[in-house]
Amino acid sequence: MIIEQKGSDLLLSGVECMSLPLTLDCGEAFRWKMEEDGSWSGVAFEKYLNIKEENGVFILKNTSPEDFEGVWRRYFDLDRDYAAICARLKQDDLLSSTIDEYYGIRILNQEPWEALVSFIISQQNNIKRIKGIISRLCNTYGRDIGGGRHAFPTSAALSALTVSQLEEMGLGYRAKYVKKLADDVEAGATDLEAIRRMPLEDAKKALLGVYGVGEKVANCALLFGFGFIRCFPVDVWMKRVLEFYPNGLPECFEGCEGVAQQYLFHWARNNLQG
DNA sequence: GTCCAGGCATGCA
DNA sequence: TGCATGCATGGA
Repeated sequence: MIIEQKGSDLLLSGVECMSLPLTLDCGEAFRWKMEEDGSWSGVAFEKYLNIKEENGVFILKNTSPEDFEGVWRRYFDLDRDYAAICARLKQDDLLSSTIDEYYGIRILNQEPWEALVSFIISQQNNIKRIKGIISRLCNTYGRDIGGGRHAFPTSAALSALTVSQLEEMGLGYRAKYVKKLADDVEAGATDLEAIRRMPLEDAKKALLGVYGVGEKVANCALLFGFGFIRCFPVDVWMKRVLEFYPNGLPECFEGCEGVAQQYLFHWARNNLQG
C-alpha cells in the first residue's frame, strides 16, 4: 500500500481486496452512506470521513496522515492480507463463486462500545430500521463534531437518559438493555477495553454476561468491534446457509471464520428467500 | 390483517 | 440442559 498526500486529501494505492459498498453497506456498520458522487461518508471514532475509490485509488478527503494512522488504517483493517485470506477461502465451493461475485468484503474494526450497542439494537430487527434508530440516537445524543455530523453517543450520554427517552428513538424493548449497559459501563462494572484485551473465550464469556447480549450479538460485537476475526455470528440468514454445510465448517475457514461468514451472509441475503 | 427482521430473557420441564 | 413464549417497531 502506498500512502500519498495530495493537498488536504490522502491517497491510498495498491490496496487489495477492498470494496467500499460491500464493506460499508453489508450489515457490519450502520452509519455509512453513499453520496451522489459514489463516495461514502461516515463517522467513526468521533471522526468524519468521506472516502471514494477512483481507478483503484482510494481518496480520503480532508484526511491528515495522523487521522489515517490513528483511526482509518486499523478501521479498514488495512494491515491484513485479505487477498491471501480469500485465496484460501476459495477452496470451499460455495465461497469460491461467492468471493468471485462479491470480492472485497473486509471486516471493520469499529469501537467496542459502538459495536456492542449497535448489535444489541440489531436483534430481531432489520438493517434498514437499525440504521434509522442509530441515526436518530447519534443526531440526538451524539457529540456535534461539526458540519452537522455527530459522533456515536458515549456511554455517559446514554446513561444520562431514561429508558423511555431511549424508546422514543425507536429502540423498542431493547431500550432497557442499552440503558443497563450504559449504566454499567459508566459505573465501571463493565469494562469494554478490558474485555477487548482478553483471550477470545474469556471475552465472549464476559459479553454473554451483559443483559440483552446472547450468542449472536456477542459474536457480532466481538467480530466487528473487538478485533476477533475468528468469530462466526449465526443469525436467521446464516442458519439457512449452514444447511449447505451439514458436516460443519470446512477446514479452510480456520483462522478467518469471520471473513467467511460475511461473504456467506451477503450471499444468503442476495440469493436465499427470507 | 399477518409475517418477518443480523435474538434474547424468562419460566418451566 | 433444552424448549416455548413474549417482546417493540415498521415494512412487505
